Amino acid sequence: MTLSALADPTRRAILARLATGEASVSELAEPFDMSLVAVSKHLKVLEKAGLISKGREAQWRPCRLETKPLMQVDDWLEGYRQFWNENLDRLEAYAAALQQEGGADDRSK
Amino acid sequence: MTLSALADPTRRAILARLATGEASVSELAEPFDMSLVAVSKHLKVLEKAGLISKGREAQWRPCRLETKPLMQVDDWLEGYRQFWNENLDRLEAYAAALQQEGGADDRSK
DNA sequence: GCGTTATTAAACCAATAAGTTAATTAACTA
DNA sequence: TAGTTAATTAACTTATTGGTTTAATAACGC
Repeated sequence: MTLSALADPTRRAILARLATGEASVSELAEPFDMSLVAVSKHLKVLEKAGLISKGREAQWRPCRLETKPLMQVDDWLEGYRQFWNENLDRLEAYAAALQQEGGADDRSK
Repeated sequence: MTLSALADPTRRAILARLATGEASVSELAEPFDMSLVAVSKHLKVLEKAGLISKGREAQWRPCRLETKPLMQVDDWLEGYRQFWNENLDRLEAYAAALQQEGGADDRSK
């Protein structure tokens, strides 16, 4: 569910904003060219995904970033990091091999 | 676009499979309880997102994992890694403080 | 209590997503 | 050439998403 919550650019922008500190719903909505209601819905999606939590302070609902789901995404990526490091290694090896050849064996069309 | 491609569990399973090596469309479809056509569509989504590439070998289209978009997700997460490390630091500091207090100043209800 | 401010709920709409079946394309095999 | 296998395209259905507007809830300031 985390990934689908993160799939929307508005929601990612909201998270980026919240990384700089708490903010109320209307504060969060301000930069966007859409209704407050729409933003409120985005916040609900983020909340259900556990990516934010809402407090209550009088009539405001200060939102703050929750990092657990992001850490889980990070964990999920771990399995692939190994994979792309392998690829980088291959690239490096290839570059090194080219270097050594000195372009002597260029069989480009 | 990467994140929305990653939002679907079938597609993530496909990527996981491809992390173990190339596979044809039908091979990729085999474990799923859905039509080959459906899987083919998932593959197209993954391809458009640059998460896989397809070769051609006779009547097969061997698919392989492409890591660039995943690395970009990793980069995107970087901004938040700092954030959750801060939080962990705070937690540690808090735990240390509790330790030092020895529970002497417990003002829980 | 009354109006204002902050937020959510309800009802609705258009676009997209995820699946289906049937038809098409393309390359192998005999 | 005919038949088989691998994959894609087309047309369609249903559910979900992202937005809207209007109404409701709740806490504040007077």
